[in-house]
Amino acid sequence: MPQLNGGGGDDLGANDELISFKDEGEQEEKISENVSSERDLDEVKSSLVNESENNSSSSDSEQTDRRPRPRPELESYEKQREHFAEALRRQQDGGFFKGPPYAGYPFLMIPDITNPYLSNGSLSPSTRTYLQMKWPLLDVPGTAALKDSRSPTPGHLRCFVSCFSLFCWSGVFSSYRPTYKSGFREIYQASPLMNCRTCLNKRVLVGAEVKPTAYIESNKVPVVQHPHHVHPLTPLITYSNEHFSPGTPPSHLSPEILDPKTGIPRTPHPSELSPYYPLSPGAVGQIPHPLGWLVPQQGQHMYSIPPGGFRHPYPALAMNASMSSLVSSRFSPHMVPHPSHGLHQTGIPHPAIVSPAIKQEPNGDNASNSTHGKPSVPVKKEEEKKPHIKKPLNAFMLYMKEMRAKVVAECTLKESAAINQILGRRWHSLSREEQAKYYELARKERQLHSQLYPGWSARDNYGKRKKRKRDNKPDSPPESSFSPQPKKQCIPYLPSEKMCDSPTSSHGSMLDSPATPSAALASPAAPAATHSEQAQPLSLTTKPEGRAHHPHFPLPGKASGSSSTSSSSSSSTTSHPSISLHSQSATLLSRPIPFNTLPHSLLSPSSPFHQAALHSHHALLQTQPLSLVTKSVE
DNA sequence: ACCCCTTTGAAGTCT
DNA sequence: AGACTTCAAAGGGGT
Repeated sequence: MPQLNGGGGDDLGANDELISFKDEGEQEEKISENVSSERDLDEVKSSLVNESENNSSSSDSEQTDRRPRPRPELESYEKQREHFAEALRRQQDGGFFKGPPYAGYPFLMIPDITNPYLSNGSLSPSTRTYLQMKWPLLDVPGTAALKDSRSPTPGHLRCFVSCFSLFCWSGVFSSYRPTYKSGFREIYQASPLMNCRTCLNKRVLVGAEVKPTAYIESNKVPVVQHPHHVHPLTPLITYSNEHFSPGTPPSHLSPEILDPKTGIPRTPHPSELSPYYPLSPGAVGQIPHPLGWLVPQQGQHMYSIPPGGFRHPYPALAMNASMSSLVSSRFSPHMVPHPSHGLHQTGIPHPAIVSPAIKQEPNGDNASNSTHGKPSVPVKKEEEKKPHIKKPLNAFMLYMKEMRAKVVAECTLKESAAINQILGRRWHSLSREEQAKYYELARKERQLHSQLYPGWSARDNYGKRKKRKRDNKPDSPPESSFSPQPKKQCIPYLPSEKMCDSPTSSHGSMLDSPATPSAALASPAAPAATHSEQAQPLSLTTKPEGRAHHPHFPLPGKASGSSSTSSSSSSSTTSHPSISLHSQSATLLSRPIPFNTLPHSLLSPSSPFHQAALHSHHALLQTQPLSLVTKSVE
């Protein structure tokens, strides 16, 4: 049984993400000394990575002490979401917090960062100290947060606050460290949510649930505001289907818009508030990401919080909260009757819609110049009119969005290709339940997408991109003959990968050529290990017999509308794409794992990787096929 | 400025 | 039906 996890098993899976807070306290001293020191930050990051890496090798007692529960971020997510929803409802009538679309944003990084604090809502003394030191501005009596008579119950409050207080942190952060280079300041300038004192106070109240370090450590990672740092689950949390309505935001929330030209904050004109994204018709809907709501890029501003609370923007769609949140967060209901593309009734363009003129073809005129000679004017016009509706994100993409920031923060890597490699391996190392969350979310996204854009087809986006030559995947001559386009060496992509998460071979070329068996064998990679033990429910286990259909794993069905997660009936097992052997996963899976090439820390018996690798290794020794990695499923 | 890289998954096309 | 292709995100690197 691939640790369907009740408790302990999962720990291992998330082990590499655990952080020693005791050690962090030490680092924290460094930080207080040189808060803005890049070098120190690097040290901190480095240390953190080491810590997380060494976690597995630390003493058991220590682990039990600080080991939070397995991935509580996802497990507690549902509860938090419920709490948050309730908190939203309670705040609906005049609460200062109207459930802004980004309310759930804080979940974004909480997952991996706050686990230790989310265990039971309590905060260990050391942690308190830690927080106080780290966030002097936050060191205010927690009771202040309770002054608000409208405050929900502590439990709700905790959740509620944690949902949106990240903005406040950021405000604090901005004040605390005004030299922060990332987009932090911009977004906060654009979002005076930061000015909410209550928010600040409450943040303290929920200090136990947050780990501000991450925001400091991730100096280069604007965890909060970056569009791609949204927690994939955010869409399910952020919006209440009952609380959203267009309108003028409360005065204290009125966005301070940065002048696109001057960059100087200015008071937004009322006309700019209603259509929060006062984009030209050709520019509407260019928000690329759910977090685009948060990211006040030029010409687009964060969702303002309407005074009347939030109202379901799409009454026509009978959706549950999750669905509506997805709507609000990602998809534009432009299919739902409304004036302009990419803008729903609220005038808010949706991330899923990208104006061809902006995103795809910055210049409408250039379209005719594009390589593929489709200069036909009508076509061009049509494209201009037709907003680019992006594909719904799949589970992995959602996961990537969430985890990228973390990986970037942990590693020195910056190149997305390398990050994605790590993410891919982490994805495989996720437990079944963890992946299930993303699959479920992705399924909802697809479902919602299909509802919002009934006529949309993935085909519509074909050719929108520049043609990527799909090199040698189909006809890749197994390193025998010439390689017309030698693939870029992956070695540089994974310079410090050992620090991050996914061990690779000593020479680092783990993905040199997944298609070539020899290369795969020559460059055994962690993935093989990680997936094996975790028994990738969908991607790596073999279709056949051994495959258990976890209720949380809606086997991707052809029908986009197949909403029932229980579609995991055995009939559809063969349809999973990743089961096909051509997938790299299969290749990776077949790789033996030379332990001598692995970082020592990962070879620790307690290391999840070690165990996974061991299992995989044994499996391979037994020359069993892919299904081998799948421990018998109940 | 634009494409590549790199990942997984979904959905399309092609054979 | 199965194999293959394209696109979704991301952002540094290369041309």
